[in-house]
Amino acid sequence: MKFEVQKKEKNTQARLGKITYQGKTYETPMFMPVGTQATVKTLSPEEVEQTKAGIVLANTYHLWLRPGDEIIKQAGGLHQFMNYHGPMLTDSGGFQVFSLAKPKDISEEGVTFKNQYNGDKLLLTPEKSIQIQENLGADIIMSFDECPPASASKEYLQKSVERTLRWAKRGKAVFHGNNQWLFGIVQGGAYEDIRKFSAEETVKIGFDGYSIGGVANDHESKEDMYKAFSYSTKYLPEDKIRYAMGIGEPIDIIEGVIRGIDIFDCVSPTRLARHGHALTRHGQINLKNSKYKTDFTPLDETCDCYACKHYTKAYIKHLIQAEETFGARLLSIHNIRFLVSLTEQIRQSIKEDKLLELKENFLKEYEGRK
RNA sequence: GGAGGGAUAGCGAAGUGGUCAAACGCGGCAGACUGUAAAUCUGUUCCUUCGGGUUCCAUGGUUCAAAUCCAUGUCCCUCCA
Repeated sequence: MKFEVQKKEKNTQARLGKITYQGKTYETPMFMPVGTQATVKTLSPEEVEQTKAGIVLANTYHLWLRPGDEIIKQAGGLHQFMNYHGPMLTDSGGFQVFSLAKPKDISEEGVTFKNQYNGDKLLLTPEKSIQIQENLGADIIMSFDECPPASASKEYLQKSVERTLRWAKRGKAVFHGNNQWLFGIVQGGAYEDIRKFSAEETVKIGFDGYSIGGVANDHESKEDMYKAFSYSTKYLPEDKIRYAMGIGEPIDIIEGVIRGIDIFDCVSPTRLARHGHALTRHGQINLKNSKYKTDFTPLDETCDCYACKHYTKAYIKHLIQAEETFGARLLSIHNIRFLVSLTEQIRQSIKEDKLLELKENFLKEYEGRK
């Protein structure tokens, strides 16, 4: 597996990159759909591939608890287990530190969780996280980090970043590096000095790529999110992948790319789909709204996805309202394809040094109708 | 022909004298969702010019006060002949 930057956009920090993996190449900027429990919810691997999404993300925490990383190892690894043969990335469980553990459960050793299925106390450590991810066998794995809320005090953020650095070192120390990449994670809220410190110290440890964490997790402002991007990428090496964790609103992807980010992942296209929403050129629409009852046009006239080629809003609305799973599936296909297609347009605009124009045109259409 | 039970908002169903414009569920109408404890959660759902107005099968009655008690009628259900 190899990454190289092919071109830098003239007017922004955007980069066009190329990942080479098992003889195939994948271009960045790229969007990754999320398959937490070894499946992109409602979709088969073939359907995921049809959206032209390059990488799929899975989760250490969830797969550790169920079915267990040892079982997945026995099955021949995550790719074999779920019959997905493209590149895969696993999160470290760091986000679950934020979403599941109470602050008091975080110690220097690791994080104590309550097993959500049976209530058992569990201790996830940086070493354990790496070991699980090695068993899962994803291509890119994450260091175990603490992901503090954006509302955390500056003092807390500084201490948290220092601990995340110690955890990153511990994780790297037990990492074998057999056909896997290990990424370090930059934290620090919207503070430039903390982001700088976090980025520089993480780079000193040395990783195959760098993630930007702690964004979009606490209703912080867009402005703060974009600061977090800028203050992180500014201090990261040019020749390594930068990954904005959990980011996936169309505008945030564009703003991220402008600030030098290469890959994004987000649950939103699949979650929105299950909740009846579609992303379209003209903004996000709620298929549950009665106005779509007799709308016999596709979700997005210009979209080339399976759902748009064969089905109407009225039909998909009916499926959603009738709680038929096919509706969530069609919307998931569409929403993922929409974001992947956005990254395709972004890459083209980087080639032409027209990213800012793309942003302007996209926003005009996307927010124009609101 | 005889005996009994029932009629409550779009539907189902609580409520058996005041705290009832009426619980709750469904349906309807909206909203939220960014490294998935999320096919979930939240709001709203008689009318209103937001002062109030008109409701619990219908009509009449009792009472300071009725969805709730009484009378009659209408319709529905169950059982017995």
